[in-house]
Amino acid sequence: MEKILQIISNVPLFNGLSEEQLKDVRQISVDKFCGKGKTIFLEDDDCNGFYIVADGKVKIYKVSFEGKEHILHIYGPGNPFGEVPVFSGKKFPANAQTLLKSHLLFFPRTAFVDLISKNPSLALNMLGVLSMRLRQFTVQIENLSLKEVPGRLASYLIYLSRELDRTDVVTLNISKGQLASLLGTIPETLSRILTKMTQQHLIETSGRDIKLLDINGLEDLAEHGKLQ
Amino acid sequence: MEKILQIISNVPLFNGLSEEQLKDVRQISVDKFCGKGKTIFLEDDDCNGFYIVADGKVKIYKVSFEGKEHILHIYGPGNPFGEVPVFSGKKFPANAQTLLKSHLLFFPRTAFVDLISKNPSLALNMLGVLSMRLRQFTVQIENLSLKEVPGRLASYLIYLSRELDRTDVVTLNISKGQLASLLGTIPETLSRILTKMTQQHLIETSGRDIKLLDINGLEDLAEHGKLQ
DNA sequence: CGACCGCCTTGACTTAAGTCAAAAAACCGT
DNA sequence: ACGGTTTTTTGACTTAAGTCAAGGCGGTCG
Repeated sequence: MEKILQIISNVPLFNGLSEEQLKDVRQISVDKFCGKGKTIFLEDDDCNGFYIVADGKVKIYKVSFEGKEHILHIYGPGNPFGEVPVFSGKKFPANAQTLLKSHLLFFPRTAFVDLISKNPSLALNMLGVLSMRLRQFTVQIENLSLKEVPGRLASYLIYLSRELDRTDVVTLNISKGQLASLLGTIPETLSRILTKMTQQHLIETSGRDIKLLDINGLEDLAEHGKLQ
Repeated sequence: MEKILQIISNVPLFNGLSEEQLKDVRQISVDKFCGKGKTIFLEDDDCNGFYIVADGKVKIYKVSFEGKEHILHIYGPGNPFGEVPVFSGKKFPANAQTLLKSHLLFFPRTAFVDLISKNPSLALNMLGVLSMRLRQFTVQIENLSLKEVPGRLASYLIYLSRELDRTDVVTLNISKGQLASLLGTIPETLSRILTKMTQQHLIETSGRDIKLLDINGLEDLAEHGKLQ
């Protein structure tokens, strides 16, 4: 129990809540333990609550008619997901599946809405979370419609190096196939672009490690484009 | 003054608020009247508040390095915009410009945040608004990454006919060039696709009116693709 | 050790959609 | 109705990226 309270208190969504309030939050949460590759919900499922990743990794994705999959997000510890339809009252807009053995906290809809309407600061936190999501989506849409794949890849690499470790070597925590899907392309195209970028001495790859050799060049590519 | 209270009471965001609360909302709002083509804010401007369209039309858009413009949204009376950074505390993620002579209500950031933390139901309404936005973005990303332009156009036409009038004739309230931008393409491509769709007897166009001749065919196209 | 499986890469080919340029049509104010 | 601007359409061409198919590389498990 204590351990879970510990996890909850570290979730950004609950930042700044008092001990009391955190206990209330803990009160309504339900633990779910899932193996790897387990489907958590599917698009158009009724939403009766949302989740927070306590441990593990989850992908949020859509599938086209032909079965092509596009990953929208990959979430790790501390990230909430599935919170959108809690407030719009609709169904889930995408699918969710674990990528690793995961420990999730489930928050039933009605209990959480009650909680939020009693805790203004929780409401503001939640508004902040949704705003950040919207901001990320804005970037993603911009990338998809304004940039070609090399530009999107360059953006993503820079983003990774900034977020993860701030060094010039980033280690992908997902497979290249999944990265392709996250960038809105296919593995073959990604592979070719990685090769080209290596030829241009922008990066150096070895397995899942990518060394950024020329950050300026990559930034240039991310902003205004073309690869060679 | 009364007239503005009237407008505010019809904004979905403020649904279900008491007379008292609506007056509080009115209290903090500031009127802004803009001519056509006026820039309201630019990407990376500091956000000191958000807007609601009382009358007129506003586009939210991003511009690529080469100057190519991509429209993210077009908002009309009753729609709020620019509310994302109010809660994430960052800068505006995109540009906003009027498409018509417009009357806007501006809500200063701090006053609005105060208001929201005193009105749980306003907070919940706001959460609902942001959730709907996220939902729309999810669809937009899905469209951009999983579908080709004809599919996106078909989706949009069906959406229009459902939202606007539920008849089989939709009238675009924007130019075809703007529609192209909204669909993440360029006018030439859109024009060619409209021609093709007409040849296939899916639609019939005349100016800004588009008659949907074969809704099933369009739905098919929207879901799984290829034009001819 | 070696066969198998998943993941990644490479090659040849196709195609959707962008660019550039110019003509045609629609729109506007005087 | 007219000249001028803007929007839309059309054509010829280029290119990014997808498809299909084959091969390589690396781990793992009997």
